[in-house]
Amino acid sequence: MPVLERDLLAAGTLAAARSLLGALLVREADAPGAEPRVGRIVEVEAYIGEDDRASHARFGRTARNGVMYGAPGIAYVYLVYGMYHCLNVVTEPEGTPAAVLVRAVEPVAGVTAMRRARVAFAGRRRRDRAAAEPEQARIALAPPERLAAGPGLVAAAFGLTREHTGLDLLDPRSPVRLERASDEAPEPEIAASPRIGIGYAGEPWTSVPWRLYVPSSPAVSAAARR
DNA sequence: GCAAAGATTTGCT
DNA sequence: GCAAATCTTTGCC
Repeated sequence: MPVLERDLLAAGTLAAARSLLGALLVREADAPGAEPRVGRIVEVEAYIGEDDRASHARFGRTARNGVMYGAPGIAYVYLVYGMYHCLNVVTEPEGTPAAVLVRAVEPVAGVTAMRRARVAFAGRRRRDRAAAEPEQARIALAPPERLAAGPGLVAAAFGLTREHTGLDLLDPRSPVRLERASDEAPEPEIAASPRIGIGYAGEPWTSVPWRLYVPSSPAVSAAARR
């Protein structure tokens, strides 16, 4: 499939978030004999401007968030809670700090590679390596639709880290890309809710319905259900 | 330089 | 339903 059009992401962030739902996250095979990974985006959140007290841009431009001020379609990957990475897609024209967090993806291809990446991640996550074994056993048996059902899990299943920050997700030659859904795919049904895990932001930011998701998807994040 | 908190997930009570 | 795990980023002294 062709990559997404950049104009869709240069538009307002909420419109860009809608465009991303149903689009495909693609990661090329990263080793000889490995398979490419493809997932349908089913849950996202918008973070818009320096006024948004939930956004990393709330302190103004810093060493970490600089890419948010740049061109649309660029990846912004950061580390949260010392152990999980989160993938964002920069939106809005250059100069306006905004991005869409990819919260959940429904696997379409490369399930084996995703599962293997999740198992490897679980092993690295804890200092006490033996403590990871029960979790690894569960991942080995997990249904495919839960392998990337959360922002930290998307990054783990696709092997994304901060080093991917700055990558152009709309370059057809990029190893990690965003592609259009096939023309036969139906328009996804979209619902909205407040964003997850941003209680620190205060009103109105904790209440604005800037989390968009596909309610019929079994891959919607678990955190969002609580 | 130091302390605090975080766009999460898992596991135990 | 709550706390732990883990470490980078940021603000403040």
